[in-house]
Amino acid sequence: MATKSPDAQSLLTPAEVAALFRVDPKTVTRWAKAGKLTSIRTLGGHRRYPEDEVRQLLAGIPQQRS
Amino acid sequence: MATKSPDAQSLLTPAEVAALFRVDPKTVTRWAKAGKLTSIRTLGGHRRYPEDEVRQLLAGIPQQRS
DNA sequence: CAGGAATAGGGTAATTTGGGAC
DNA sequence: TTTGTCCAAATTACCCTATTCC
Repeated sequence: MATKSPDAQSLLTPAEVAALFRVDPKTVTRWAKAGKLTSIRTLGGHRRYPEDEVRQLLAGIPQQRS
Repeated sequence: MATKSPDAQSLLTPAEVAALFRVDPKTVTRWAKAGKLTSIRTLGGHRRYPEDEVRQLLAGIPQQRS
């Protein structure tokens, strides 16, 4: 194939996010359920998390909190 | 160098769809087999996926709550 | 036609989901 | 209030070879 979209890797797996935050994948799932993390689901039901959002959270940027 | 049209991206290859969903190309094939994705087959048996459908799935999956 | 890269297919291991409880 | 771990089931990832695509 020739047409390669510039946007390739922008989603992270639960294990990736969990490793980044040093928590269990289960905890990441809870964050997604609580609406603290934007989650995109695969057709099989697994979640994928935007890398941009995770990076912001990792950097300590409060989203909208007093 | 493959001949690519400037604005004729109607079908995506398994690798493209896999990159968009951050999954394995094999997984995309399973989605097609399961009927979750509309698949167009080439004469040789390779699958091709409509970009419109893929993008809609990426952005508009019915959000499932616990 | 030849060649490199990608894809299909099957099978097995690893990960993820979901809920409830401590 | 939040996090980690238990369970069972489903989904996904990686291994291989042959075929197809450009």
